[in-house]
Amino acid sequence: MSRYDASAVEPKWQSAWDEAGVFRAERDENRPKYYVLEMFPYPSGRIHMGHVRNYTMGDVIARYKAAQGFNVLHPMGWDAFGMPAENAAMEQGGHPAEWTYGNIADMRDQLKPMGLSIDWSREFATCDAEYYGQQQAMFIDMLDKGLVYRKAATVNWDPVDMTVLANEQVIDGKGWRSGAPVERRELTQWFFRISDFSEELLEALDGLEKWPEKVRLMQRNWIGRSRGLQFGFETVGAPEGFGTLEVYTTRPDTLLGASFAAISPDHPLAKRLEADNPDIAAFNAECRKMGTSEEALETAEKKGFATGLRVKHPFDPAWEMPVYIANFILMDYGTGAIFGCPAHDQRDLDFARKYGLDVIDVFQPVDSDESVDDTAFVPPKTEKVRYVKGFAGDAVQTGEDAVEAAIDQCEARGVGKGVVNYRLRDWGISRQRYWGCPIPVVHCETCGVVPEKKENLPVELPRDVSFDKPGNPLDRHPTWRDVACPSCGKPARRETDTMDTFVDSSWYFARFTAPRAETPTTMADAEYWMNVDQYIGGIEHAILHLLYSRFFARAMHLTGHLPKKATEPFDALFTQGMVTHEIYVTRDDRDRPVYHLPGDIEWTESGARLGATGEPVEVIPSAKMSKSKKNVVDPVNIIRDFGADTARWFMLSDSPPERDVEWTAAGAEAAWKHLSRVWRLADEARAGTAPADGAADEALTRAMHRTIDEVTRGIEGFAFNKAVAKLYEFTNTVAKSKAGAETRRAALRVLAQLMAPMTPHLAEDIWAMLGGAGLVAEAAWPVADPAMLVEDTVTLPIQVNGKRRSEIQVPKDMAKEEVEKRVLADEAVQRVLAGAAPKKLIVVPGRIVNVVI
RNA sequence: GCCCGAGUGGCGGAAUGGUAGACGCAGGGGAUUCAAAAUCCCCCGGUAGCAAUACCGUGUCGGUUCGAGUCCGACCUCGGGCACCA
Repeated sequence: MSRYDASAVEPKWQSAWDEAGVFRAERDENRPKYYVLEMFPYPSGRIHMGHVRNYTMGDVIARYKAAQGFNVLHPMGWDAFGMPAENAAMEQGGHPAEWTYGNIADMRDQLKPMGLSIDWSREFATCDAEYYGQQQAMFIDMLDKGLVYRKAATVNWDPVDMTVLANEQVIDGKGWRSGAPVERRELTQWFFRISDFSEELLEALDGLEKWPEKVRLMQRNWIGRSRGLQFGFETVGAPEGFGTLEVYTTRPDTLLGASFAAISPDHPLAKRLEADNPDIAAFNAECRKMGTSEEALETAEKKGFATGLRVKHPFDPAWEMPVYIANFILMDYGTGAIFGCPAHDQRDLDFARKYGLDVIDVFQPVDSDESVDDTAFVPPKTEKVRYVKGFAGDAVQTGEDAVEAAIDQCEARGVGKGVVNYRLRDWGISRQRYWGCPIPVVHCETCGVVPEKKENLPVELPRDVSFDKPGNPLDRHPTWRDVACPSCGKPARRETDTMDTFVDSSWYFARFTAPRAETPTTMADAEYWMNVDQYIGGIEHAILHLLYSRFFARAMHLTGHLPKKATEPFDALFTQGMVTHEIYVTRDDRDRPVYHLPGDIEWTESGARLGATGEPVEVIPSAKMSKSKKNVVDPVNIIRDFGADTARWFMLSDSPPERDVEWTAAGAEAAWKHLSRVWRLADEARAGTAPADGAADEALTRAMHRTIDEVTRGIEGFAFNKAVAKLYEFTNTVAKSKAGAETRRAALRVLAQLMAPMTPHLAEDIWAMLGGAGLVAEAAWPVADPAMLVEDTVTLPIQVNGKRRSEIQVPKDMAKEEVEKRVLADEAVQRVLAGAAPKKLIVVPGRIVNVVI
């Protein structure tokens, strides 16, 4: 008996697709298009199961839409700039470009055997000069439109390595290589004016109906629109020029509960004070030793320093409050200064208890007069509370109403004004690193900052650089910086900062529509292919990548690189869950974590050990697969042993696509067995050896139509695991069916079509075996006959007091009265009723009956 | 710390407010075989019972409802993000 041999079948059909050019996407104004895009990979060098899951899902959609007659664009590229390439160069020598292009070649070789329906002719890497040159051109256009500017911003500074560190490289406040305490340092950096678009980006979220609600909510919170009061405290004893201290508050209704004011260590007043006061200078210096991340600030112990200055309460000049410098105040949010109301903010309360400050109740629960003790009273703003120290509106009102009333009252009294504030900050894109897109500007002593001329683009990265010293190799390159000023022609210096890699990934989707164009995009192609109809990627990108891309699409529209309709570039978004795996860690001599690949681990009776040395390994369960943690599983082995279809089928089975899935080896075998079984069924059907009985034809045909319907709805709803379950069911039905040979063959041809988006190679093989015309990859999607989906009788479960006790079979459209009669006649119902009448009889037609006694 | 999710058999999971556990894995029993592999059939949440059946059961506690895994409130645990990882 012949057997299914994936290693022979898969390459055969891949060649057939290639020869037929099935996946080549060409603009055709007469056909409706469909653009499927998965988030492109970082070329780490090895594909992992997360990629397999991501690209399989996208491929299911792409192939399904193609079967429905759409002109599908399904491209692939590489998010190729970034730190790992430089780290590799530092650790192993070599050049980031070599490392990156080598990895891309390796990963392409690993990806191709998956049989994805990708138009490889559109492939590019963001580190190609052709790509980043176009990005530079757009940067210049955006600079021209005022979308880009420079300002000072803080970075993590490693004082030993004399280099800027990424947040990831700061571990417990210390540099990852040097171990030296990190300092915050100010540098002049390039920014995109994303915050000018705060309201626009917020409002447009409502229109993104095919995005997950949770992503829209996360973005909404990230943008963080708030309405509050901004006002100035009159200061007492402050240096000249600091007569008032501007603060912003979202809770002006608690103004009479204020007991202190606090400013950020980076506030101009704090900086002014440290000039004459060594204690303040020391405190500020201490604060600046924290990393720059919000997480580091928020989780650090809350500390304050009493400046000795005081501010006057705006309602009562006799009421003075102390001014603190506090390590948890962000200079980037509001005015960098707040007033504290300890009774109604837990952080303020902790602070007040620590420094012995007053705690003044402003409002209390409606039905209680309990004062705040160790827990701040912070009810939802929509809840009604009783104001005991209110100054505007009713005594009993919601926080929302009180805030509005307080703003009105303050404005009337001339104390500040109501303002709208956003949490969203401008997007800092300067990176003091080599392996990124050079920012195409020149610094001239005469002309200042001048954009490079477009005809000189791309500003290419020099190849002759070394990574033997920390810091930016562009800075110490002997000649690269030297350039003639594009404006006056005198000797000038190039900008040595490169762009954040988020810039690269903020427009690649647009470039795919015309990947070889000599402008960033072409209007005809962008008009036809945009928007991305279905975008698929990890939930970890819910905020930054997606928000930056939404901004960038707007900026590209304003600079003439995208049509208006593409300002929201992703029509539908699906966020897949992550593929997780255990992490294996040992510690180095400085107790820093060292991660190990699953393949390097051996399991012994005493636990996990390093295979090479026998060193015990700490196992951290179920964590996101990531390059840096090395907890990656190699799909190449799975594909080699079982074939791509098995890996694809397994990734679609069992776990819902939006949920995390922990990789287990056990399922691969099962998936392979199932695919072999399908193939065997087809082989038998071809030979006509299965037992046949024409009377069973209708049952199988009905099951077939039901399966078409269910699988179609499963794919449409991104419920691939359910579609897979239905395909399992149908396979069992076919296997057990006594239907005649022709009906079986028809059923299996439909099975091939339904499986084709998921296991395309197997599907082609059985399609050909059973006489399907042409390639199943080019066949039209089957359509269920609605008449075949209707059932004549239904099973009606009977509950007694909500518990299932019995069931009856009734015709589908039986009248309610007749159903009630049958229910009361039911043996089990009669038994519990024991002659009495039920209190209530609930009949939900076609679904259920509940007898209440 | 803040924002967003998720918790259902031994495991992955299914279930428009309407029969909890579809489908798959693992496990148990059987058929086939000289034997094995492969394949096929049956069983499979817990407790009690020969059985019919009864009771318990969807992270915890409370609520709404004829009826709650599903809705509401509080909590616990795990995961993602927090602006220089990508």
